[in-house]
Amino acid sequence: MLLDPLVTQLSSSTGFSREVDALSKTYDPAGTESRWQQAWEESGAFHPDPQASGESFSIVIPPPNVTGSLHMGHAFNTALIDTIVRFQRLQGKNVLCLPGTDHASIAVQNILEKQLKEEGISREQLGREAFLKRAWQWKAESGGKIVEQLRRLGYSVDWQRQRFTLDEQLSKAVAEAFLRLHEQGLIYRGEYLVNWCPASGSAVSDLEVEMKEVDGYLWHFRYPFTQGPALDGVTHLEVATTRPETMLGDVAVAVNPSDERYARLVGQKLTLPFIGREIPVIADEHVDQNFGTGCVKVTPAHDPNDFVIGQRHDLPQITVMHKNGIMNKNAGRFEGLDRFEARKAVVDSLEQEGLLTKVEPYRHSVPYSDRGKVPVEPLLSTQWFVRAEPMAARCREHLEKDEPNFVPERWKKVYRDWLSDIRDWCISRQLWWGHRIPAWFAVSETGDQLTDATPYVVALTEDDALVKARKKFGESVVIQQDGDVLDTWFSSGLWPFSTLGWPDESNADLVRWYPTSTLVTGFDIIFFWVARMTMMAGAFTGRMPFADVYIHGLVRDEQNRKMSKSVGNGIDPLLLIDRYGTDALRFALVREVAGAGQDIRLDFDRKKGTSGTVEASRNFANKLWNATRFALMNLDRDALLGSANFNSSELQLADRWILSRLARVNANSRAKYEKYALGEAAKGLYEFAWNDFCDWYLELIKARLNPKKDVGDSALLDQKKARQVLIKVLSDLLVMLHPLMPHLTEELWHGITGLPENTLLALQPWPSVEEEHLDDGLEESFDVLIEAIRVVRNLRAVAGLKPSQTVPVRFITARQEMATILNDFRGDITTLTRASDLEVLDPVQAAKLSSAKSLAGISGELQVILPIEGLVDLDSLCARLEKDIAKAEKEIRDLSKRLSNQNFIEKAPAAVVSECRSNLSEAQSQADLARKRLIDLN
RNA sequence: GGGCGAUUAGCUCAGCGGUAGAGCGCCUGCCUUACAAGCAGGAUGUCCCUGGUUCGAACCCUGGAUCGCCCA
Repeated sequence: MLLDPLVTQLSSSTGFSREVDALSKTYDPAGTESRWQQAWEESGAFHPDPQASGESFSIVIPPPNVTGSLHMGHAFNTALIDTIVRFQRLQGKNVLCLPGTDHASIAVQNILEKQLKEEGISREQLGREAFLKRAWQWKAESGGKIVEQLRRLGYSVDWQRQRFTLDEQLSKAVAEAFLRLHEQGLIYRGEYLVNWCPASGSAVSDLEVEMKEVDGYLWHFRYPFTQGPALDGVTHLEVATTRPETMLGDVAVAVNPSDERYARLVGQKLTLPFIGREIPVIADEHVDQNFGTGCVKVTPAHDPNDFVIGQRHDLPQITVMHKNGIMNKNAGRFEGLDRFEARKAVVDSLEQEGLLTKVEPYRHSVPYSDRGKVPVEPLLSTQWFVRAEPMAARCREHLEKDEPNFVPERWKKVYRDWLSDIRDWCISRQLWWGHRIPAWFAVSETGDQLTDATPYVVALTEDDALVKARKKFGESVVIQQDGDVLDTWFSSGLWPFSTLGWPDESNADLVRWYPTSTLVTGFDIIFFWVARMTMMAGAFTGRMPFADVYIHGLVRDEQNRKMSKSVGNGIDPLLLIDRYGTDALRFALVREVAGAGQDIRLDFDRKKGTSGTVEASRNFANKLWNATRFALMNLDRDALLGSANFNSSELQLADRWILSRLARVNANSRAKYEKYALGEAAKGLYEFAWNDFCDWYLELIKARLNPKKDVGDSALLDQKKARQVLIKVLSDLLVMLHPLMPHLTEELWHGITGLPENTLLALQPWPSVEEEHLDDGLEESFDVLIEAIRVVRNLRAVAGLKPSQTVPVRFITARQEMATILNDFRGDITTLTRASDLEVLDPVQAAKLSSAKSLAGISGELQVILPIEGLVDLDSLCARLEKDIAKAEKEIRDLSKRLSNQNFIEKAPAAVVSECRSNLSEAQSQADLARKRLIDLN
């Protein structure tokens, strides 16, 4: 394995600093990332032993479709999961993150059928066995693509435990699950109206149907009374529909029982045009009197509402089309036409016979098949169903105890509501690629024909089935397995435990890691997947399959559109990885997710292939790279080795300050990670690293790290302390950032520790929070310092001084405590303001020295003077002072107003009132000072 | 029809009772020996509207607007 330059440098023990100097000035992620991905995998670091010590933590990843290729949704989900999982590993837990893929029945079948179509054969011609052989071959060749792409994200999953829903063991679990549910009466077979997808030639579940608003027509037409006109001369009833072709299957016309217009006609017979069938006028509560004419044609075999009406009134169900959408013999003269051709033909015929009364444009919802992208046809068909209510009821009970616990909480309601009004789940699919339904029909019982009435047995294997069948139907029984497969989500529902060895309850992985700790997924599959998993888990394990469910949003494109294949607006994560690095992409995605559960919009310039958001993260990676490079230039072996034991008395204020900040960010980021506030953890660490550590601490210790020659022992001790603190803070920071930017931190951590490659940062303990370093007072003082330096820098900028120019700096303040702080930080201020000399004075002392034309600025009760007459542009100086005055005066107005309000004084907390008073007096003295300077100048 | 979310600086978003924040972009200086993928300084807001609660509202409550999503 080739070593990266940084690590190479460190493996040579001499001439250390000089060699590091030769390091590149910018971080180049490409080599580093692939090298660590390989090192991690080879190390087995993410292949946990169930017998090992440590609290269990486990996540099973949402298995992507084998047909898929990496899109931003995967990258986002992966970034979140891997951040959580790596964080938990740093907590010393025994962590399993289990990967795998889903067999995606319909998607795979679509791909293969397309291939077959090009070859001019149908799957029926090819035959089931040959078709499946091809499917497996396809899976072997193309099914691994997504897995390879996931590796590029630095996913710390256990690849040795990788699963596929059609694996032998997982297939066993599916059969077992089916058998048990069937035994409990939770799976049944029956003829119902299902959503038929003519494109894939299969039933689909309610969830796989998407309602789309489309422009269509509402056709109004008449059905004549069979017996001729009624007493008052009414000759017909008028109905309206958006699907006129279904009229061929009509079995009644329904009116609302309280509709006075039609009450007397209920019970009369109508003649169905073209077919000649006599159909009754019936009364049903379901009918909306105000819609159309108030008369509804009833087609139980082709409409879900009508199906229910038909059951209530014991009406026949007449199916008028085949499953491929072609009209059947019940359609009379329209037989053989496609459903949309038939629509046109029926309308034409109605018109010719003078029955068509009106055609109006009408916008309505049409059910579309998710996969097939064609309108779904409600069709009567015999299918297998899961009786969902008992399973859902169990989930609702668990939910009372927050099992699972939803993050953010609002999704809990979405989940509960769906479970509270659940419909049975059609699980059979008329496809070949998938888990074949473990039911065998005793075809010999129905004259060697498989009919809807053929009895069956359910068993784990064909042998078992035969035994069962013989017992039930006699020795000569002939059995035949159901040709259908199960909905892919059926097997996905078992994922959290089938992947861990279920139904073998004693499997070590299952014992150790089930129930899993957390599920991380998008809100779009709460019903499809999350609820199915909890239902299945409740039924088979008696427990909820995960303690927490962390629901995240979707990644949207730069125009806030959902990314989709058909729109072609996806942003390729690999493109961004190539350009900015995996860590940058991951950090960007996590950092953007601060408001948990919200969709994130990723900015992206399609022409250039750039993203400002990701670029900012890349810049952060580079910042860390350079901070580490700086550290390496200034460290020696002694500082690198051995843990520093800090004796407060030997530390400078800056050291104590950064250690205090470190302790704070440690506690804070840990708490944020812990509660899935990953974006906030990322932001907090970013700010600490860039602002506190790089901008202030590193700048403050530069002089100490490079003492002049011939200095005494104290300066050398000081240098040593700075080195120790530097390395402590940097290495802790790298650990804390590791979940977010695993490759970079692994690389840099090895750089500063010099440890061999088989000792991984990924497995280090999270640094303990050193509370003894927390120092609120010091941090506040530091804020004063920062403000003082800011004022000086501002003045220097106003005066247009070159960075190399050193000038005297005078601070004037009447507040003793402020003077003390400034004196304490004297050395640091001198460095950071490039002061030639520095004086801290009280106003009395200052009055004597005051030189009118010098540069002056004011902040709060601090006056800053740069005595550099002649160098100064008086106009810009006056402008600045006037600005200060205006600002202070506005503040005085606002604060006075508040303080003059008696209610405020009485009711607001004392601390708020006193803060207000001190702010007022500060503003007043600031205004006074500024006015005085202005007068002096003029 | 029911529900959920969003609306804050030019852009992307934090903040969720105590004087408005970050990143990007913009303006002005700087190749100041880790970093120009950088440093220093600066400008920028009826916090969607409307009432109300409160000493005090971007934040809590009423009502509404706009955009987006889910369910029927």
